[in-house]
Amino acid sequence: MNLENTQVQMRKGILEYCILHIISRGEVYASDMLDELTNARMIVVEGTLYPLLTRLKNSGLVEYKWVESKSGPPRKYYKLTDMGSSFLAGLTETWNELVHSTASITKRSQTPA
Amino acid sequence: MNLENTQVQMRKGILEYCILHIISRGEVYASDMLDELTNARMIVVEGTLYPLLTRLKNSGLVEYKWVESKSGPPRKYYKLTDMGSSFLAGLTETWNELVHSTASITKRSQTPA
DNA sequence: CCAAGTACTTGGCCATACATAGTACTTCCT
DNA sequence: AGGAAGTACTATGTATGGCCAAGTACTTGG
Repeated sequence: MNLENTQVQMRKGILEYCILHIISRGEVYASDMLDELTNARMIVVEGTLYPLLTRLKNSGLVEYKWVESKSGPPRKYYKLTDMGSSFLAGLTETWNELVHSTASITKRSQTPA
Repeated sequence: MNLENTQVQMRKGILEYCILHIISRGEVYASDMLDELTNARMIVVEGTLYPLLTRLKNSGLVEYKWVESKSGPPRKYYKLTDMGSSFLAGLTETWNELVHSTASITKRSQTPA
């Protein structure tokens, strides 16, 4: 039980939410997502992202099409399905509630009334 | 892959943060914590809380003393150790960063500049 | 003496994040 | 043409934590 590990645990589930959000803004492929996540200081590695995308695809939340690249192998460009959109809406609500609940606990003063 | 499950995954690690926060405000026992978490709409069940408290204790982040009760068996009253306090400080930073990172992804408009 | 309530414990299940290694395709350099 | 380097994706195994469900132990009241 150390800080680093807890950081990892805190990320669980949130990543899925962030990925869906990124995909919801337009068609992207894996490296695009990695860049954006890194920019937001949400560190993710390939070994986490690719399996997650596969899960999202198998669940019918996202779909992709192959697009040839001028530099390297073809890429999978992802976009949300209708199901993915409503799932994202549900996740957004869940996340907001969670943040709110956490705030209501952590913001309370040392000696509650 | 359903909403309920993702909700569970999102909770990971966050619970630990909330529990430590509650304990940091004064000596409490398990049912006190359950009440407070429930009030904050952070639903938790016994089977989650007790093992977590055991982990925190084994890691030296919290300690407890037995206190007899007038109605039922004795209770374990928990409080933070020094190590627990600094761990909580670290967790607070981690959580704030995570919320910030998530916000910077989700708040971005549909068509970034 | 047994039933009910309270407090805590334990074992097994599941899903995710990560490390690591591997495959396949393209381009560049010699 | 052939090999190295780079890019994109895949596969496998490990660890952790939340949850369900069943169980133990102590106290009080009929």
